[in-house]
Amino acid sequence: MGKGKVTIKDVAKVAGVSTGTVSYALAGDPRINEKTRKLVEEAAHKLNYIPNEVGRSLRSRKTETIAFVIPNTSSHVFSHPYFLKLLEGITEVLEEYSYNLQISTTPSEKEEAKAYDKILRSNRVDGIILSSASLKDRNILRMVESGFPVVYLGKWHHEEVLTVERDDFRGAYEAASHLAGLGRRRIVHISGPLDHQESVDRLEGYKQALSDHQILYDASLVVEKDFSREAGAAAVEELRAANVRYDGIFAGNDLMAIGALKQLKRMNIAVPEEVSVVGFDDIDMADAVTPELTTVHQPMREIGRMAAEKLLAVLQDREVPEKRSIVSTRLIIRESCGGQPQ
Amino acid sequence: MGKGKVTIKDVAKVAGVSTGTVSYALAGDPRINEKTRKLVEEAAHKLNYIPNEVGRSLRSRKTETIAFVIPNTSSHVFSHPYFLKLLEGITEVLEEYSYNLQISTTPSEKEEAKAYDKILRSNRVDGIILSSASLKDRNILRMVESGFPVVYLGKWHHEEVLTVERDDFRGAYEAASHLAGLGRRRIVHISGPLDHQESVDRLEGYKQALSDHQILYDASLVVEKDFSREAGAAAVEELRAANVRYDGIFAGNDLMAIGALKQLKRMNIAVPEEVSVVGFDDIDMADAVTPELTTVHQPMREIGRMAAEKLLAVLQDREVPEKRSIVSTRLIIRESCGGQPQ
DNA sequence: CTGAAAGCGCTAACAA
DNA sequence: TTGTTAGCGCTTTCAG
Repeated sequence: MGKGKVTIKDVAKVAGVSTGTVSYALAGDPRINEKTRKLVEEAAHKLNYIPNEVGRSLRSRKTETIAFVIPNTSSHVFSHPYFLKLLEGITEVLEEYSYNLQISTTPSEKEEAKAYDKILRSNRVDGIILSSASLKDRNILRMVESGFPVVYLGKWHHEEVLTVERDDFRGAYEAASHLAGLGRRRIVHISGPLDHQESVDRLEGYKQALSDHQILYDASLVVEKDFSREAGAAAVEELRAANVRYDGIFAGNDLMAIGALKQLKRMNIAVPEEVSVVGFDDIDMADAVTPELTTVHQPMREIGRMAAEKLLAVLQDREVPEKRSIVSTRLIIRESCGGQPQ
Repeated sequence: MGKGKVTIKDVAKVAGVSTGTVSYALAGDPRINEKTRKLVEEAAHKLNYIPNEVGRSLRSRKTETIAFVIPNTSSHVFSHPYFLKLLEGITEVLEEYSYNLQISTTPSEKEEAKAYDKILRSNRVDGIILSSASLKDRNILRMVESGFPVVYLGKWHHEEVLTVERDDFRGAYEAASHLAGLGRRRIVHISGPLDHQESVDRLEGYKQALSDHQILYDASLVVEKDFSREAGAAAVEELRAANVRYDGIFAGNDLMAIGALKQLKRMNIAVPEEVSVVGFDDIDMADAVTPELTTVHQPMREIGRMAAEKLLAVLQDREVPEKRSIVSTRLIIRESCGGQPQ
């Protein structure tokens, strides 16, 4: 039996009905007589018939495929541990609905526009889940506003667009407050790239926490880095070189926190005795390091699930309960801070 | 401009040629006159024409999409850190060739057969990269032997099938030899599930290394686990409960090694002073833990690249240089063993 | 070198 | 309740 050789015509012939009837019967259309349906199903089963999805898509204008798009500008996302959790959540839901998943990374930045156009208009996918990107990225804007079904993973300043967001502000607020509550007064913030909304929000949460604890904001304690371990280590090194004194670090993500931890160890600075450290993300690595990292947990798998559910609701013309969904974070206290807040 | 509304007909009309000519012109067919080609290209550009891939696929019987299939039986792969590297390698190559990537996880085991059939015969993808699976999995067998273009990531006992393999035996051999070279004599092996070829090969490499170092194989030192951190910790705990004495651990992967490390720490057993530990994989976590983990590096990104290259060679009727590709591993010596071998 | 036209496999509108 | 048929958008023979 050659692959894909048996078509709807063959089934129709064997069942002694027309192709239209086969199509309806297999789709479970109520208009088809029970007996005929049985007949068709038997024929299909005997021939081991599997519909050609391409023919189906062309006619019905549906692919039952969605794309998970990772913008070039945030290509780092791709190598981040939490990306897997996101993917897990998405695939779980898609499996339930028998949808397919396509992964689209965009190539070089200059070809991005074309790449997006292609995704949107080549009719290969019905909708997309868009990973968060730089605020400067104009292509994202076009994508989101194209009218094509999109769920954006992050905050988007537009009424109509569907999003699943973390509460970055609140997460950061709690993290920094925790440090302040432990008596830390000179708290460094190693932020992610500030052209990313999440970084901005985390920085704001940090500032608010300081303010609420009567700590004066000191710009020399904030360093902007790129979310990598190396950057976290570099930040600590730079602070040393600049002779900055501090007793706490709130890092914009776990990788940077872990890099910082390592550098502190190299410099023989004791964590948490001399410096308390908090991260953000709660990746698997966070409780593998020594000391175990206190961090802000974000339910990435759940976010993936929600995004997929939301997108499918649109595609299947079901009610979308809320345009913006905001999932909350949770502070996980481990060893890198030294005890519960006072 | 509505999405995907402009078709080849529109372009033909504007350019004043037939649709066939447009098709050829845009494909760069040399039969088309230079002038006509220009004309068509201009029209296409002016209309912002993007071909409907579904129509194209139906006619040409090519989707320019490949699937990366993760079998249910090895669903753990999905949550493993190196999976991302694999994905990175694959997407890099696919981007070069403008191919699309579909991720297929198979649902519950009982529906696996049907799911595979669908992937193979619904004409949605041109070929697949198949992640390694249980040796017992009959569905994999069918898939590999179906004649559909498949690249299998692992060893496969069949002449015709294309594979990209690690040298698990040699990697394990070197790991265990390293321990033996450090004077370790009672070396535990925490193996992965033994219905996976890679686990079997690593076990064999371990045995060979023992034998070459005049160490008697002791079955009580081998425990079979499931590749997770928890399992690694559990293994160490079980050894304690059974009062087994040992001075080295070779774990079947890094996660188990890291789990073991943590449990040893809980039990106040010093690494590497009392027990030397080696892992396998060299995931990012390996050099984040304390002590940093000595492990066997496998170039997952390169493996992904090779698999994609190989599959594309088949799909594009190019020469496939070798059916089986075996990439070698490399022992990375860090802190968890205590020094260079004698 | 280009146009006309068949047809990939399927669905859905219309007829019967 | 079922059959007939047009046509989704494209590629690729076959003529010219």
